[in-house]
Amino acid sequence: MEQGAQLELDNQLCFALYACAREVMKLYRPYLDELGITYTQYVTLLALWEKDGVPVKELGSRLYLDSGTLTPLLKKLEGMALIRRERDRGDERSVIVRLTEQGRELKTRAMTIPERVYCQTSIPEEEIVQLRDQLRKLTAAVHEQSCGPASS
Amino acid sequence: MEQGAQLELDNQLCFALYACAREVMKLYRPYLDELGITYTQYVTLLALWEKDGVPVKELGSRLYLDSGTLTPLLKKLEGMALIRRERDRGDERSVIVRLTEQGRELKTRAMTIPERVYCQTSIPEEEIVQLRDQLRKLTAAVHEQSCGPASS
DNA sequence: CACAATTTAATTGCATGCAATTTATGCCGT
DNA sequence: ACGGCATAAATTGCATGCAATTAAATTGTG
Repeated sequence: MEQGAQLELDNQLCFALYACAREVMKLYRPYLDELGITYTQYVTLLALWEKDGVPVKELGSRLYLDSGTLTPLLKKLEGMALIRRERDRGDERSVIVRLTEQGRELKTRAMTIPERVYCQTSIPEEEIVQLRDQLRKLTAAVHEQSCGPASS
Repeated sequence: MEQGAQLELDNQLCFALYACAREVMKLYRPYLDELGITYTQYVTLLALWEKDGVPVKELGSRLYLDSGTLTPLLKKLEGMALIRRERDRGDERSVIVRLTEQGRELKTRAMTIPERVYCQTSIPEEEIVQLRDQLRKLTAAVHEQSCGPASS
């Protein structure tokens, strides 16, 4: 690549990611507004619908978020009566996050969102799947870098 | 795809994007710390190094950011003496952003960052390029959706 | 020319993200 | 048992992002 071209915005993967992630998040807003939740709250609930009753720590490693982001977010979800937070009896350092009945019920309404968002785009499913898998691979590689090759 | 699988975190492109973008941004932090700037400030400077003397509006459409984000960010860069902000004489609604000598000089030090970050990952350049182009395509498609097919 | 509609930044309010620190709890070796 | 290290959340401080509103300037129209 010629001198300087590497610094160009459109040649940088990091900017493509940064811009794309935000644009895609914006697509979700109208659907999430119907449910009264934000995007981060949505992915947190996705994780909980998949596996309930997990410590904040585990939720964080699943979502790549730390307690600095999760604690206030989970308090908000608790305020909306979608989850409960309770200290782990076995290990008082941990806080276990559990869906309430309302939180579980919300899954039904959220069920149709991915399909509705997908229909808005004109991208073939095959490409979506390929892109998603490449991103997962990159995320894993990068995460390993910043956390040390020994980490899971 | 079977019932429910669509809601799983790891099947969702949006989450792959959300997680990957943040993890990649974290890779840049140590290098940007050397320059004393944040990631968003970095991409803003990238845009300016490529094309200087542009209105806030144009910078925003390039970066997919609005004045609510850019105004405070540009004031910070101005406080660091990396840019100047001045009203457009021809159209007093616009504010023109211009690099200072210091801002231009910073480009030299930033020059090596993409290469250094790239070397940290073990991903072949070919894959990086392909991923970047797919992301650009998706970003364009999604942006068109949210802004109306008539928009540029 | 007058005036309504548009356009551009700035401002406001709210919700993240994340580094760094603090607090509480568990663990481990002696 | 006990002192020191490790771990998990919570807290603090700062920098985004973005929707919604406001203020100023420009443009299009009759």
